[in-house]
Amino acid sequence: MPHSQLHAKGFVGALIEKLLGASATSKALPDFPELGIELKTIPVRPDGRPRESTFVCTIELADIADSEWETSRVRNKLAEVLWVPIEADPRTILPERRVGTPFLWKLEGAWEKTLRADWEELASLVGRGQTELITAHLGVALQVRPKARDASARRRAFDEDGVAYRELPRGFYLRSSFTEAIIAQQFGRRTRAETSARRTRNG
DNA sequence: GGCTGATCATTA
DNA sequence: TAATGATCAGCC
Repeated sequence: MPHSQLHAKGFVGALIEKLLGASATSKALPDFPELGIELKTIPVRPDGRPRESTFVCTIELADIADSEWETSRVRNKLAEVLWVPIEADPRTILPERRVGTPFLWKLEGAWEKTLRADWEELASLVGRGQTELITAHLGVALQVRPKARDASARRRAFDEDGVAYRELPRGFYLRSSFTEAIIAQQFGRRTRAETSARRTRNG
């Protein structure tokens, strides 16, 4: 066990992977390559809403310019996901947190349409070597945020002219509004956005 | 309270 | 260093 919860980021996710026998840990592949299924634990509040966004993968630096959504790492990772909700009140110590009902989810229909639109917008910026212009404000459901040891970390990258430079490593994340909708659909509940819209309509 | 940018652990 | 697993923390 980690010594404190501050140092336990990722511990529960890695634990569940080990328990379920995931084989592609630490690789740019779904956790269960033979099944094409990715395992994601998701921290939830008592009402089932996600507490945090969900990390998807790092950004494909060199090849994103001429890659397509169909073969992107984002789509490959999220094609089919086993979501495992985990009770995640920071005041509850790890051994006392409960595991919710896991469920399988496929990236299809409106889910895919939404992510694809975001990905194409973001990927075109990355492909032009303009990752420094990207902020987490972009993207309806998929966003790009730092993914590094700290703010001083840099990795080798190339701009649109092929000139090497060093940049802050970043990754793709799913906004919690998106995963909230996934969970709401699975368990037959309205999202907060839908509930407030309904309240407004009914005056 | 939500969101963005920063940060922590582990493995290869 | 860069991939994986994520959550923390402070500004709005």
